[in-house]
Amino acid sequence: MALKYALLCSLHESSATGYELTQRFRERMGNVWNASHQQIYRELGKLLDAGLLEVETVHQTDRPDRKLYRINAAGETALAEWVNLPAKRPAVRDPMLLKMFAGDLMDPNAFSRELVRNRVEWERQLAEYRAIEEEFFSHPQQLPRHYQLQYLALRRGIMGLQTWLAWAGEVEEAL
Amino acid sequence: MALKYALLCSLHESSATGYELTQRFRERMGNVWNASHQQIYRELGKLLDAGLLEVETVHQTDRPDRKLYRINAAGETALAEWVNLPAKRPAVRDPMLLKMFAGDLMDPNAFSRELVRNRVEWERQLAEYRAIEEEFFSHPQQLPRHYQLQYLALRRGIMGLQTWLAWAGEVEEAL
DNA sequence: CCTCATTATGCAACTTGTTGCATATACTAG
DNA sequence: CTAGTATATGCAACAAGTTGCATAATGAGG
Repeated sequence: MALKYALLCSLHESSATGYELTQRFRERMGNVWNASHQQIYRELGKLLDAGLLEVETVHQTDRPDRKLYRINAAGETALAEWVNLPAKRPAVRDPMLLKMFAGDLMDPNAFSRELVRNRVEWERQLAEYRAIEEEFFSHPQQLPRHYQLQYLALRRGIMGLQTWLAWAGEVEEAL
Repeated sequence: MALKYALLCSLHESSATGYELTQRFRERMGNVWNASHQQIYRELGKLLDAGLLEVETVHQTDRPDRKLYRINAAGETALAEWVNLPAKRPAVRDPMLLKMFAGDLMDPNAFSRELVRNRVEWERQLAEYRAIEEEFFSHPQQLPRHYQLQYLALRRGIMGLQTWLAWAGEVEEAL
């Protein structure tokens, strides 16, 4: 059910094509929701069938036509309803942590290399989020409520990555 | 693919019934892997068919028979292979954070109540993990490698919950 | 006495997410 | 000149996860 609302949320902010939504889920919303383009295109079709979206085909000569999706009144209603329902805590399924439960079978060097790769990735992500923070949210006190909550979601992303990095430090020290 | 290895990991530690595995995924491994009993029983059947497990039916007169699953040599081999492959980072899909992207549709009181409910849950979990830490890992320096890595996975759980609580503090202060 | 929680297993239907493939053009780097 | 990246969409098959239901006995609490 929830990808549906992730798309409605994003389109509620501003209309977009499937391609643009894919990018948002990778970038600005990467911290909050992930989905592949295949999944997104499929779900957009369903939402259109369900009458929660409108679509406008923007013709292009050089590239495939863009389909610009826009949330409509029914979509807004559905979204507003969902937003005020309590959300489920997401399930945890982390294969790397899982491997640590069979640590006696693990090659220490392979694991160290994996940690380093992850650390690089976490640092890259953190730098990205920090850049968004500086660009859009340098004065969080003055933000309208809408953006204040988005800012707090971003803060969650930043704190989460800092925790991963701190944990990686503990692990490297212990090994 | 990965529930398969989660079960092999857990059975690699010690043989168990589906019921016990369900409990482990809720308790000691809750931080690392979640799965419902339905999913677990189904997957145990597949692993048995694939020849990675053995099963022994323990008769009980008062209750349904227990089926005790044990990992076999083929299972150990498969697990050892998987453990040394790099793991994928899990996808992020958090409905609560998602809602914050449509913050203008949100009832502030409903959200505050939700935050408080989550905070209570995070605190409860944290207390549980801390209890495990004290019981089993009071002298982490002296642990054999196998348990040292499990301890570090638990540390990750503790740090993750602390971060959620710190974030909740930031949110409450901001609102 | 009755209901609820615990132990213990599982099927069936459904929804969600992944993987592999396909198409088509323009621009950039080597 | 050729390979790769970016734009832009999508189908089909498959794997994984959820939800609802079913069975069956014991013990505890009201």
